[in-house]
Amino acid sequence: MTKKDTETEEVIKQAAKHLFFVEGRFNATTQEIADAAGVNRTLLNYYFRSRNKLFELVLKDARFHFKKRMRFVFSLDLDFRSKMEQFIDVYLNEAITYPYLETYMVAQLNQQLIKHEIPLEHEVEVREDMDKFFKVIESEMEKGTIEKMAPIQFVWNLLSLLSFPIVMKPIYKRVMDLDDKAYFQLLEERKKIIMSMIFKKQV
Amino acid sequence: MTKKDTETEEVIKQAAKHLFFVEGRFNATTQEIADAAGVNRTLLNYYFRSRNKLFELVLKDARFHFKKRMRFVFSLDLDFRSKMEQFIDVYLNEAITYPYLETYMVAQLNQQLIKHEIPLEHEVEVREDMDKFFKVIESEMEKGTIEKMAPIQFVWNLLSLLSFPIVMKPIYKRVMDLDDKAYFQLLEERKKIIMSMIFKKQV
DNA sequence: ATGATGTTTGACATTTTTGTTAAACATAGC
DNA sequence: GCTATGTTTAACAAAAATGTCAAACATCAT
Repeated sequence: MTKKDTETEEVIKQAAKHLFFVEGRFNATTQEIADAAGVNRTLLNYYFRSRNKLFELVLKDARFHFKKRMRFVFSLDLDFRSKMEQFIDVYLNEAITYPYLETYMVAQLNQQLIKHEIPLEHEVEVREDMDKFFKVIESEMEKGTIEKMAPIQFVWNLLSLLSFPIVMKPIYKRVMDLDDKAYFQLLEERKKIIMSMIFKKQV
Repeated sequence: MTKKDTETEEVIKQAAKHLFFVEGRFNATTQEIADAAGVNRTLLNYYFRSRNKLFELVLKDARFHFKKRMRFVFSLDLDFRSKMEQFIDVYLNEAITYPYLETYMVAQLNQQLIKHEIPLEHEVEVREDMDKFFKVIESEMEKGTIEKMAPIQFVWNLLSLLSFPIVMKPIYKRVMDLDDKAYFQLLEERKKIIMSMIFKKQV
């Protein structure tokens, strides 16, 4: 295995990632991916056998990335409030670099579900992680730092407030006639707003 | 023009709509659409000339629908709070029947932007609508019913809290092992939660 | 019943996209 | 320099998807 080996393979994977998750071009052709990577199209077959295998690999990577992101919130030895602050920060930055990651995963999962190709895999693991997080949330609700509700509702609140403006970026940049800097500024402002929304208002 | 004319045309459009917006199959082939509509594939060409034209038409319809949905909030002669209540109700019901509508529109718009095929069209109109809504929001902020922030942030809060659980439905149904009824129940609960989140907490 | 009109169909042509293969190429070890 | 190894390329084959067309079909007015 020479140096070039992993290089080209990686270049292709990165190009695909960019097309899918940054540009949202979910049905990019092999030619488009090859062009974006600056390599011969047949190299996709050489390294990944088929278009599908490449797709699956990139998706698997994305899943792993996302899970890592989700787990980050637990890894820190901080009080709940600071953890949430950290999480929001990490999540927003990730989402800014890969705005279409979540949409892509949902689209993929959905199509697999329709075709009844049900990918179980780390399902159990995810559920365990979520249950753990639910426990934390419930204890915070007891403490009174956050409003009482079904834990999943809290998770949805948190993730939706973060994710929506990222996914909808092209629309809102356009309609509101903003440049990237202005948009980024709005997202910065947003961090505080989200914090104040998910925590109970101090009376 | 016989009865069958508009019938088949409509059947095809509905089938396409269903594939795109309900199942999330954004890159469905003409054959798949024809099968879903229960008609011969060539009829798509007969009625819509090309696959692309059909896509454009359905997207235009979707835009119109979405705009109507957005305008609904203004059409009622109610106080702000009740208007929001109505809006949430209508939006959630719409989103339940067409969960992929927004995602589809974003994906489409994004791809058009990348290819520099910039569809201006009713842009101005949308902006005017939004400005009007911004004015209302600002006046509510003055009154103190909602927290002070950039108006777009309020809009994002409202829409994200509504839209996310719909778009992510396949993932969460799966991970949390819920059936449609249970999921619907969570969405019902959600209406109140969203209301309490976007309005200032009574002290 | 006939013909005019619009609809539906299957056969075919074209285009687009993917996958394969053999030869050319590069490079490291001998 | 030569060979063994893995990499890259272009030419080709195969498959998938779209679009066209003429003939078959249905329906309605005359």
